[in-house]
Amino acid sequence: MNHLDQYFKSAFTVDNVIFGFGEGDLKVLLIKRLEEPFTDRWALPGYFVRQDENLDHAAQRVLRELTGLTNVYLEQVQTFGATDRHPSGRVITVAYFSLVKIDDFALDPTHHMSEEARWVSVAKIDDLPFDHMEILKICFERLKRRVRVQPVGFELLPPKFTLTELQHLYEAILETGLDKRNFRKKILSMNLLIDLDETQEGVAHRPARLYQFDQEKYLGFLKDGFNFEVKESKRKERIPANS
Amino acid sequence: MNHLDQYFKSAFTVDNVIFGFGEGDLKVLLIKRLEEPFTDRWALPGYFVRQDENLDHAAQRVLRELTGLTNVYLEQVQTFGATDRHPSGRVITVAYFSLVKIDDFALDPTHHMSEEARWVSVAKIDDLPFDHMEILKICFERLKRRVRVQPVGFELLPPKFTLTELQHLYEAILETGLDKRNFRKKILSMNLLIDLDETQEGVAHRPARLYQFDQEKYLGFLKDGFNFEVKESKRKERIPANS
DNA sequence: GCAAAAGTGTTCTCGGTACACCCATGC
DNA sequence: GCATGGGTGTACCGAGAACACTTTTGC
Repeated sequence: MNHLDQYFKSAFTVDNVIFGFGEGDLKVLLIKRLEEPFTDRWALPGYFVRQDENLDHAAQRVLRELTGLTNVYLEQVQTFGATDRHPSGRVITVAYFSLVKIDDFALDPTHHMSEEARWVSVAKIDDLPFDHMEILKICFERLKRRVRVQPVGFELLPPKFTLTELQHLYEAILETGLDKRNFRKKILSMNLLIDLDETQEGVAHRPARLYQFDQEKYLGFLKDGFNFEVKESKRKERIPANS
Repeated sequence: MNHLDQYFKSAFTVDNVIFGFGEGDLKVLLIKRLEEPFTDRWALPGYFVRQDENLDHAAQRVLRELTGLTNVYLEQVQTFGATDRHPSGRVITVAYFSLVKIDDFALDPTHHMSEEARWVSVAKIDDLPFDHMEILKICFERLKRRVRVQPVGFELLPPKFTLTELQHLYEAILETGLDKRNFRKKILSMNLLIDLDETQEGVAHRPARLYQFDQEKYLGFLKDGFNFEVKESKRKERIPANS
């Protein structure tokens, strides 16, 4: 095995792209780096994979250690291996992505390795170290494709939500405006939502009905997929991406 | 950087899943291994990535060295990193996939590192070393999804082909039967094919018209995608998966 | 003339799209 | 009473799906 020794000199890392939705905006979780290189820069939460650790496990562990998030379903997206992507040597990274409800995770910066973790609007991120901008871009594209084919709201919205909130989520991900009536007709025709017969309180307009996802139907759609043919709404009824 | 030394002890490889279509069957390119472990077993063409080599480049090089195939467009699919997947140490592998015309590549076993390379029907493969069965499965699933969303025939069929050959390709990939009239209507309505005004010769039945792909339209569909809603044909007109 | 595959049209249904007005609440 | 977002219905169109018979060739 000695002629193979030359190959056993590389390292690999995992980088996590965690999407959340809040204040009408699609956000991603960033940390402030404590280590060289790029100390004190905001970056995707990622770190080295241990020798005896499977990739999926490493992604979970690293995310927990850097941000405090646990029990997050992480999905592998793509591997980035340009020779010059890491200044410390040959390091390839496996990118993972996930969708979470921001409210579920109180970020506790004292109990983990990064100085700080923060949700940042995807639209406002324009500078990240390493090749993290490219990783983010690829993951965002994956999310855009995903939203047309599988329900994603359950992961991103609170347990009870209004149809308008759900529509705003779709608009934020697809970066487009949708027709309100057609959106509602389509979503309701799937029988995916349960009408809770409750309404919002304390809003300065007609209160909206609250819905939750039908868990069983949801899992079915996750497995089999659907076709959410959403075309950008034409003419004047466009709803801006932020609410 | 010394505390990071523990991480720089891994190796990574690329494995290529090359699909071709011939004799009515979907096939994949395998090689006979010359090296430990699994010497003399048939496996996916893969090898170690060099320290100073980008992943995509490594996939190209390894494929060329093991099978003689050059100028193949390879697309990254997924990375496999179970700790026990390679007996020689921690080796993660990046899987690549490609679609080629079998006839374009005369496999020349004397000019490369593997003893032998061979096209094998996907349906007949049931035992491969390492985690290559899983890698093959994942790539086949990707191909199935791909065929519904982008044209794939151009890569897999000879320059001139009949509509029935194209239908058989779709049936082999989707593992289903399709309705002849609906398939033709759909394909022809895309304006993707050019009718060459030629016919087959020497066949013991009515000769079929020959078509080729419209290069320009094809690239457009590759870029923008389409929606090939093909539902399994019901009732008696089912065409078996092999022609 | 017979086997074998090529080729061809219509009807029905369903889902997507465009589009404008009234309703309930807080202040 | 006014500002703010919530909520609703219809007509049109296009694409998918089901389905059976005639045509052309080699032998």
